[in-house]
Amino acid sequence: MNIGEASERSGLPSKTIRYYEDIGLIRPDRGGNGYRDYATTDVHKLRFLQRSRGLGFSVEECRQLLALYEDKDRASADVKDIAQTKLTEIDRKIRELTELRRTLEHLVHACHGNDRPDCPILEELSDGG
Amino acid sequence: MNIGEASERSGLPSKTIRYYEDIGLIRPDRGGNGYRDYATTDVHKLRFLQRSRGLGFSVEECRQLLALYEDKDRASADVKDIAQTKLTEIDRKIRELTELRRTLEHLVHACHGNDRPDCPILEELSDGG
DNA sequence: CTTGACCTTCCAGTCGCTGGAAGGTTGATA
DNA sequence: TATCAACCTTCCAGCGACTGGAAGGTCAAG
Repeated sequence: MNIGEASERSGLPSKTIRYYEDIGLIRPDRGGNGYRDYATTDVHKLRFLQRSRGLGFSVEECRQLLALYEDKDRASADVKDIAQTKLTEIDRKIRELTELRRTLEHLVHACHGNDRPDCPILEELSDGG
Repeated sequence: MNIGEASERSGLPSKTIRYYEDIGLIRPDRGGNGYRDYATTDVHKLRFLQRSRGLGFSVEECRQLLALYEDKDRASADVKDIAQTKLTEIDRKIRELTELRRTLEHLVHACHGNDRPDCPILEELSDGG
């Protein structure tokens, strides 16, 4: 199938699919007209990429996952390690964002939101805390 | 003072400070030797930038905040609007990450982590859920 | 007078795409 | 058969927010 259909079926934009080929994640066949020709297995890989990217894995991690995915003989403990590491990262991100949220909310509530120029948000930002 | 000291005092790398000058956020004087010469007010602005960036404001938002910061006559409601918008974004990010976290945790727990190649993480990623 | 730490500019790279230009191919319709 | 839109191709540039490095000027200490 052409890239357009592969795009529809995988949920990835054509541009992204070509980019994934550029960086060596997939290698579709080429037709006599020069068009890329995607097999069903390619679509599976693309969908795999779409989902794992959406789950927050970096492209490099996706490359590892894809290698594991393609080489069924490898240990699933590898995959678990990657996912576990990612889980820790996500926890950290959530913590930081929650902290930021708290600070910001405090600032928003403290700021009158009227026309007076003595805004606590700006004071806090410049004073350092 | 030279850029190194401004860097130390503001907590921003020299590279970043030059970059901020490139994009017009600050305009330090120049000494006869061509070196940048930062005043104390410049350091305040840099520190302001360092903090507001750290709080998740984009550089463009920081530019607005900096304008408000420098022009004390402007309404603090503007600042509140920016912060409020940012708050909504942060909430969305936290929601998405929490969702992702839940999915990943489920996957990690479902995957045995032993040497067997039938890893549920990979299956879920390729099947689509 | 040399050393080394600082400073300068400029160019390139990061990540993961995304947009656009310029042109070839295909399939349907008039 | 002409033509037209909708595909497809490659290549180049840009996003945000820096970061790294090369090549060279300046300054203070010993």
